[in-house]
Formats: sequence, structure tokens, C-alpha cells
Amino acid sequence: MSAPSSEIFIDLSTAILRSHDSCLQCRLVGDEGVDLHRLPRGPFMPHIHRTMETGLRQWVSEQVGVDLAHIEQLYTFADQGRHSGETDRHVVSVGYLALSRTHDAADGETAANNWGDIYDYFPWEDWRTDRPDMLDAIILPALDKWLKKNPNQIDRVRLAFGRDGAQWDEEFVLERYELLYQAALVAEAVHDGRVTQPATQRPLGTPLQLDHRRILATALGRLRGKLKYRPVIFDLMPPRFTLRALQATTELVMGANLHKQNFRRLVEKSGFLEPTGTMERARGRPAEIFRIRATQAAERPLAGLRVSAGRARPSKFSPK
Amino acid sequence: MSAPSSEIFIDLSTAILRSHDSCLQCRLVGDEGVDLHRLPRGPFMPHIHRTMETGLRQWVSEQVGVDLAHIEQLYTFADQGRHSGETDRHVVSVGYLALSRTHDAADGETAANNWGDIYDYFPWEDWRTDRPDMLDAIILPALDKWLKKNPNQIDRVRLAFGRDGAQWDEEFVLERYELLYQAALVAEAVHDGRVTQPATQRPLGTPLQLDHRRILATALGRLRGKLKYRPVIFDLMPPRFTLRALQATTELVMGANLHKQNFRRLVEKSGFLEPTGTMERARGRPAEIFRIRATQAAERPLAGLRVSAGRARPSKFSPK
DNA sequence: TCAATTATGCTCATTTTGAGTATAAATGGA
DNA sequence: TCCATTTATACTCAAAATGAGCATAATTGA
Repeated sequence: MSAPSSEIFIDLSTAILRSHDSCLQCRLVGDEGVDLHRLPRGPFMPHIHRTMETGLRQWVSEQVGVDLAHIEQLYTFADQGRHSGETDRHVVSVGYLALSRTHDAADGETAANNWGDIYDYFPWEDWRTDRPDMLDAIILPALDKWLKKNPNQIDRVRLAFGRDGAQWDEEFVLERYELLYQAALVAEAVHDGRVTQPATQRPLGTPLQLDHRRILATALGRLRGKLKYRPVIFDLMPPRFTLRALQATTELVMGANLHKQNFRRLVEKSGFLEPTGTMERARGRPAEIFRIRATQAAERPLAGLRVSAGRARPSKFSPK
Repeated sequence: MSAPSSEIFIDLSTAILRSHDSCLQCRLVGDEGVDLHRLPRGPFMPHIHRTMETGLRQWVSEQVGVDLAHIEQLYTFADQGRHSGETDRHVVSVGYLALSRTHDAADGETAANNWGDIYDYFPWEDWRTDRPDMLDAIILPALDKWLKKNPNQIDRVRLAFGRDGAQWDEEFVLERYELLYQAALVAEAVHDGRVTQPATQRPLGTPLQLDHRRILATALGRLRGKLKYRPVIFDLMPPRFTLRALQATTELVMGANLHKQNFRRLVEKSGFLEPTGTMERARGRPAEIFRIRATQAAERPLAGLRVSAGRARPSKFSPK
């Protein structure tokens, strides 16, 4: 208990998500002279910041000026080598997830300093139209090749990517990203000096600075899981919205399509919403506009929506 | 981004749980000359420890010598004032949950340095025999008194303690502990100098050093939640066990009793277990002994047990 | 006016869940 | 030996939840 402890810096990074323009968006910052984007971040300064959340709020408001509806600590990463360039200092990175209802342009927004579609970073996670082609065309074959050199990893691949009878679990976003990182299929593996060459012609998805894509993966996985047992989805919604809009946002987060009538039944039963009496008129039949009922009145105040994408669809790869 | 950052120490503390002697036990360490126990802990030393988990494993093996079946990061706490005595240094505390199958005495075990019953620290969390009397006799009246001075906290109390029609949610262990801390009903509030006197004659539960009871509360809450969707319960079990033993362990963790026949149905359906063919003979009819099936074979490899304590029981306090 | 579009209402078979009852297989004392 | 006691296991049954779909309503735009 007496070994010398070198100076440690704590870095607070926040994945701020919102639902906008039919996309699940993440707020990104572009630094001058750096091609990769990053999350809003800054050091934790203990004599200035009473808690880490205080610090995080300061950096977010200084760098991107976005209102946050929900904040949640995700994970503390401390492994060296994932903070490329910073070899002399010991950086511990605390990742946060924040949800925002903001829909108008915020302080720091410019062309390079803006919101990005989260599925640009994780294209294999978006199953809304269908099982992404890249899974069978690129990812699984490349992982198979990698497994030849790392046969002990087969179970991880099986569980993360739903192979050999295992189901695709939409919550395993981080597990999938970490496998792709280790197999050198994402650009960060090269940045961090794990390998000199990516394992495929074209690395998968858009990379971010440092370990920020890992934090973003953690954020998406956590949000997908939390949706099912806590009413966080409403922190992505404006004050009033139609059921269709709520469903679209849920589908964005889950990366999967839901059955419309059953979703309506689920939400109505939950008691979270109350009708406003007004209607939204668009293409077809007008839709009722709802608002969130005051928590006091809700029966099961903290249940989630238990959304489900329906019975398991067989993968082309699985042996039926 | 240029303000000076003072030296920060990262403390790794681990709540190691096991199921033993019909108790959910936590491994505790007694320091000489200190009356309060603590969790195994030590500083994170970045040039020695490649990751925080490496460091944690070192401290655990040095201080208590217990085999760990599962390790999981819980939360990183950085608020000042919860690390009493350490006012000059900035200590950030990273809490971990570990599960152990160890049943024989480990290295460091002495009379004062041993396993403790987790419900000694959270007596209000154990609903196995019944709703704990102390809730209606002590806790809720004391919180009511505290609410008079802090009326804006009423919703937190309502949700955490299941009042006014809200249900008791067994996962909110941390939320309840934090409320009791803020209301000065636990001894740590006095230690940390928040108040000079506890708000009740006798502070609730057994206190621990520093913020270790908070970490323990986080651990219990997380474990209770995780049980429902990941098969972590098996990491508390020996290699072979009866369904009754599995149920008893689950009940220990959940702090609630389960319906025996339905629990059996649930476990059988899950496909996690396979019979060994041998029987355990004790009081009544012999029970079949099971073992955990290799993950490969399990159908839903990562589902949990979705245990439920049955339909909501009304509290004496709730207005029906 | 009609095709297209979207929202909403409703049905129906299955599955899951909560709560029992019934039966089986052991022990230990009278 | 017999029987009360104990524990495990099997099975039933109603209620609720779930997955899937059909049917109808209320719009817009051509």
C-alpha cells in the first residue's frame, strides 16, 4: 500500500444523444487541425468541481451548450494505449451518457462541430430496414479469419454477433465494438498502434478521437438496455408528441422495428402518457398528441417499455 | 481546458459477495485500531497496473486471498466529504462488485477480518420473512420528519421506499441508502461531518469505513438488477447444487421469497442446468443435483432468470 | 371522388406468469 | 412397522402478457 502513485488525470467525456431528423444523433466536436471528431470532454478538477457531474456540465456547456435532460455515468476506462498520443501522462477516462431534447441550434454549432448520426459510427447496429449486409459480407468473414489466430475467442464472437444459434442481442454494442477493435477492423486499432494495417480494405464505421467511439458504444448499449426497465425514452422526446414519434425514437435507439399496434398497447397500458386533446395533421389520419403524465399519477412510475422486436429472426449464417 | 489539475488518487474498492451459511456475505477487512470494517481496497497505480481490474485483483489477493468468479465495475464516486479524514488529497473511489464461490477459509481470515452478513448493513432490505418492521416503526416516520425540512425530496422518498401507491423496487438499494445518509439516519453521516448527531437514537445498520457502505449498496442493487437478465447467479454457486440451493441463493440476493414450483419451472425452461443423476439426501425426499450446462449448449445463453416475488403486496402505509 | 396514407380499434392464438393442488420419496419417532 | 413430517417434484388452471394480423377511420393529394 506504499508504492508511489504517479500523477493521474481524469478525463470526463460525454456522449450526448438526441433524436432528430429521423436519426439518433450524437453531439460531436471538431478540433482544428485534427480530422477525427471527439465527444465534449475536459479534465476533472477536484477543487473546482464538487462532483464529476459538475465538471461534466461545465465542459458540456462551454463546448457545446446543450441542455441535458438525463445524465448517467457509464464506465471508467483506465487501460493505457487507448488514449493515443498521451503516453507520458496517465489518463483515466470517465464516460457519461446524456440525453437531450434540444432541437434548435446550440452555441457551439458550426459545420464541423455538430451532431452526427450514431449509426455512422456503428453501421452494423442498425437493423431497422434489415439485418445489415455488412455483417455477412464483411464482418463475420473477417472475424472468422481472426478467429483462426485466436480460436479461444470463439465464444465471445458467438455471443456478441449471435452466431451458431445464439441470438443477436441489441445490448451488446460495446462487446461487438471491442471485438472489432481487437480484430483490427476499426480504424482506432491502427491509431492506437495495435497494428500497422487494418484487417480489411476499409475500416468499419467512422472513427473518433481517443477512446470516444468506445464510450459511444457503451452509451448506446446502456441506453438500449435501460429503455426496457426505466422510462428514459421520454428524455429524448419533446414535451408533446404523437405515439408514432415515440415509436420512431424507440426504434432509433433499439436499431429495430416494432409492431405499431402492439407498441401503442404497451404505451397506453404503461400509464406514462396522457392525451392532450389536440391532433397532429400530416399525411394520413390525424394522430393524437400526448404529453408525459406527472410521475405522481403514474401507476408503475419506473417501469420501462419492455420493447421487443418480435420473435427471433433466423440469420442467414445460423444453421437453422 | 488549461486549469491546473491537482494530484488525484484513485482508490479501488471491491465488494466481494458469496452465499454461505444461509447468508449473503461480504468480505470485510478490519484495520488495527479502527473499529469500522472496510472493503478490500488499494490505490490504482498506473505504471504497475495495466488496467484497474489488474490492480483490484492485486489488492484482493494480498488482503483477503479470495477466488473471484465474476468481476464488474460499479461506479466511480468523486464527491468530496465522503472520504472522511482525507481532506488534503483528492480521492476518487472506483467501486467493484465481485462474486465468489469460495467456501473454505481464505488467507487473511481472522476473527475480525472475515465475512459479514450483508443484511447487517442493510436490515431494511431483507424482506424474506416479511416486510421489515423497522420500515414502518423507524425509517418512514424519521423520513417524514426529515421531509418537513426538505419537502422537495418527497418524490425521491416515495419512489425509493415505495410509498403512496408506489411499489417497493428491490433494485433501489443505493437510492434508499443515500436518502438515509442525507437524512442522517446512518452513522456515516456523522462521520463525514454532515451533522453532529444522528437523527434517530440508534443509527440504522452497521457502518463501514469511508464510503464503503455506499459501494456495498451499489453492489447489492446492481446484482439484484442483473440477476433478471444475465445468468450471474451461477457465479455464486458451487459446481453442483440442488434447485433448492439455487433458489435459496436467489432469495438471499433478492431479499424476497420465491414460489418454489414456479422457480423450478423457470430454471428448467432456461436450459442453463443439466441433471447430474446423483441425489442429495437430507430431510425429506432426495433432491436431484444439477450442474451448469456448458454455455455452448444453452439456448438463450445470456438471459437471466426474471425472478419475481409475486404480485405486489400492499404496504401498511399505502392507502390501498 | 378515389387511391394512398397513416392512425386507431379489435381479435385471436400462444406463451408466460402467479398460485395452487396432488403426489412422491425420504426421515425419524412411537 | 407405521405414520406424521418433511422436502421434492409433477401437474393444473386461470389470468395476464405477447406476437401477429385484420378491419376500420380519418385524413391528403391527384
